[in-house]
Amino acid sequence: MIHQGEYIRDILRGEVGKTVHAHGWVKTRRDSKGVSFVQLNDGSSFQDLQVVIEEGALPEEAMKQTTTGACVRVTGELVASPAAGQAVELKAKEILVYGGADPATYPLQKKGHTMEFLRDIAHLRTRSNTFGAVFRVRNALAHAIHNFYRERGFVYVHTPIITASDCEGAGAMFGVTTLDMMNLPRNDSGAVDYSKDFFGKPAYLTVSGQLNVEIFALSFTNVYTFGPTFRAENSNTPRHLSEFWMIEPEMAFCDLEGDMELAEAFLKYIIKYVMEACPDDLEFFNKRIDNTVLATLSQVVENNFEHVTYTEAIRLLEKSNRTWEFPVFWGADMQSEHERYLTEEVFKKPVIVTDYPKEIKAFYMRANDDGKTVRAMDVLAPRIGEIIGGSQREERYDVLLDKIRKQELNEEAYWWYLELRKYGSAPHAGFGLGFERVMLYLTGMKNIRDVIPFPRTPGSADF
RNA sequence: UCCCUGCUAGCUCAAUGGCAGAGCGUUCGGCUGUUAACCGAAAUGUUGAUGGUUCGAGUCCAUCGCGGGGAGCCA
Repeated sequence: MIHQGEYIRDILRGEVGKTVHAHGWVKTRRDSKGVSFVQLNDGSSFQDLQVVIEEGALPEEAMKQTTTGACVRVTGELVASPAAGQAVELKAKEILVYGGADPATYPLQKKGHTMEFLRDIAHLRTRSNTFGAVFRVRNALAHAIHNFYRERGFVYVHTPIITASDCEGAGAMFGVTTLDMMNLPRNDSGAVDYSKDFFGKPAYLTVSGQLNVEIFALSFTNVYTFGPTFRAENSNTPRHLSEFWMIEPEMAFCDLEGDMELAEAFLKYIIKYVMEACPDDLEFFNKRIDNTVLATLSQVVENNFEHVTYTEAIRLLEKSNRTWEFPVFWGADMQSEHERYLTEEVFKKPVIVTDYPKEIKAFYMRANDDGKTVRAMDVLAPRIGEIIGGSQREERYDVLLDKIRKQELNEEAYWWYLELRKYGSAPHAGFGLGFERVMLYLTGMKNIRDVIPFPRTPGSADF
C-alpha cells in the first residue's frame, strides 16, 4: 500500500535528486520526438505529477500500454522541471503497468465533458479534474464538521437509519420490509399485517435524526449527528436527493439566539477550513465552474449574517414593488423567488429569517409569547436557498402536548418525546444542515447529483 | 408531480420534408521539452424507442423512455 510521504501530493513537494516510486492513473500523455510526457494522478492532489520518459528509457511494450486511463507505477529520479507548470517532474527509469486502458474505448478525453455525461460514467468520473476536486473537498468538509464540534466539546451521536416510528416529520419515507410483496399477509380487514414483518410493525428509513438526538442533548448537553438521510419525495431538481447527508447539532441550555450563533460560526468555520485545506481545488472551481465562488466564500467568512424576522421579511417583499408569481402576505410560506430576492438582491449575503408563523412550521418548535409565531430560523444562502433549518424546541410538556393534539398527531407515538419534557426538561435548540447543499455552495457546482459519489434520485439508483 | 426544452459518430454539436456532416477524441504519418500542443490523412452512424402522416421523415404528429432548466416539497 501507499504510505504517508508516498502519495503524488508528497512527491510534488519532494527533494530533487531522490529516487521515488509514483503510483497512479494516467490522465494524459503528450509525445514529442525523443520524449514523452505522462500526467500521473493518484487523487491525492489536484496537480498531476509530470512523468518524463526519454526515448528508449522504457520498454516499448510498456510504453504502448501507457495511455490515458492506464494504471501504472513509475520509478525514477525526481528532477527540477525546466518548463513552466510544475516545479519538479519524474524522470522515468522503470515502469510497471498494472492495468491498461484501450484508448479507442476509454471514455474520458482530454477535452471537457458535460456533467451529464460524466454522471453516466460514475465509475470513471472520479478520475476527472472536476470530480477529483469535488471529492477532495467533500472529504475535507466532513473533517471540518467533526473538528468544529469536537473543538466545542460536542458528542457525536449515531442516530438510527431504520426507524419504526413514523413520527419524524412530514417527509415521505421509504418503507423497509422483508415481506413477500407478491404474497402479503393480511389481517381480517384486508390491510397488510405488519405484525408479520421483520420488526413487527411498519419500518422506514429515517428522514431526520433530530428527535433521537434530542434524547442525547438532554443527557450529554451538546451533541450532533452526521449521517445519511432518506426522502421518498418525487423531487426532481438540482437541489434534491433521495439519499443525502445531514448534520444536526442539538444543544441543551440553548435558545434560538444561541442556535443562530452556532449556525453562523459553523458555516464560517467549515468554509474557512476547506479554503485552507483545498486551495488548488477551489481555485479550479473558481476558474472552470463558477468564477464567483472564491469571492463569495471570502465574503461569507468576513461578514456577519443578516438577521430578519419573518414579519420583517414579508414587509420587505411587500415593499419591493415586484409582481410575484406567488402572493406575499403574512402567513404565507416563502417561495424560492422570495428567498432569492432577499439573499441575492436585498442583502447579497446569507440571511437568517426567524420567528415564522406557527402554522407553517413543525409542531416541536417553541411557541412565542405572541401566540402567532414560533422560534424557528432558516439560513438562506444566495443561489442555493435554504441551507439550514432549525429552531428552539418546545420544552414545556403541556404546551407540546397541546400542540400534538391540535395538529391531530398520534399522541402515543410521541410518548418518549413527551417524557423528555416530563423528566428533567431543559430549553434546547438545534438545526439541520444539508451536507450536499454546503458542497454546492463551496464548489459552485450546479447540480447536487454531482457533489455526492453515487446520487440516488427518483428513477435513478445506478452504481 | 406540473410547465418549458432537448435526445444525430466515443464526446460536443450542425443538417429548408429530398445523398448523414464538422470539431474534438481514436488510428496512421510528420514536427516539436510538451502543458486541453501543433500539421496532414484515415476509420467511425439502427439519428432515444414504438407507432403514424408522406412519393420520401433526423426534420411533421402521437405515445413512451431518458437528460437539462424552472416550479412544488424540502436539507
